[in-house]
Amino acid sequence: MGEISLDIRETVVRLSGPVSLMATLECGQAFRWRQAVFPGRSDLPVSYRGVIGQLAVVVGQASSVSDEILVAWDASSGPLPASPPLASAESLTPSYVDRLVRGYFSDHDDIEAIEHELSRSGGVMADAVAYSHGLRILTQDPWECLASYVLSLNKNIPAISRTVEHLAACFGEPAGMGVSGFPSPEAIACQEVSSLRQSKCGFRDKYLHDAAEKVLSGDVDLGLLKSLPSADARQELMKIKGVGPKVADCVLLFGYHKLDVFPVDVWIARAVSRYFMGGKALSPREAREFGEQRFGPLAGYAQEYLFYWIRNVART
DNA sequence: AAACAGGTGCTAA
DNA sequence: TTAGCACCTGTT
Repeated sequence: MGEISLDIRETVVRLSGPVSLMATLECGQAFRWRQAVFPGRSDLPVSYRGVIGQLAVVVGQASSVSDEILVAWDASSGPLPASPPLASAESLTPSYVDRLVRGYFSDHDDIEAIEHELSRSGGVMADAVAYSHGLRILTQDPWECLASYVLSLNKNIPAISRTVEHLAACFGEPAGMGVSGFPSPEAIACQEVSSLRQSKCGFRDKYLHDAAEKVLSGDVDLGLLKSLPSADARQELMKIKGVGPKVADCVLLFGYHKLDVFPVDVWIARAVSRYFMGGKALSPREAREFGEQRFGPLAGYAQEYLFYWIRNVART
């Protein structure tokens, strides 16, 4: 019967531009965020609990779009192997959390400029951008992102979330606030494939295991991908079983912040066909090439605005 | 109850 | 290059 020790601390992170936690955390790019009450601040509108890297946090904001994020975390949580690296458990300071949160929310993106540029042509993009005001493409941990999107194959978002949550609970390390971080490649690779299947992975068990093994062995060097052009990085990721163009592009966009990729799933294929091709059916490859060419270095943001729009507003 | 879900691997033209 | 099919498992 261990006593639970809690040392909840709080800080305010100021970003260089607007953020909407709702749009950013509910648009479907990350799988571990849930609505929650901010500790001691039930007056805040909407807050979310989740895990950034290997640190559990609650994030909130005073209005639906603002430049500031309130962050709470448990300073008594164990030593963290996270990046950015910690010198010791005592380094779990406000300035560390500030850096972690700003990196995760991609503080270097000029959101105002991106929104302005993509709205300029009017039409559906202007509507979609307005609807998603303050949405930020996150910069997630590449390995967690890779594993999560391998698990997404032929699943809906709630099912993906449950699987990711379950894997963290089974094989991850404590991240504070009673939850665990996403398990390392080592922790996955040392599991039997059958045990992964039992952990809600289904037929993706062998794919997840293959991803962990290739990352662990360096066969796919996740650190190297950062410096590769998107097309080359995509080919590298596709060496993993269960990683095709869609999964690879999601990892490049949400894990490596390569904003020139345009991941195409059924929803985006539908959106491109409907809004840009007069209803003409497109192959996924054609839709991807269209998006990359049309939106260039902002293709990733364009994709996310369209995705959030067509799923929540123009569903039929 | 049967189909569907943020795709991909495999095989065959 | 492209088409057709199977695939764990929880929802609708």
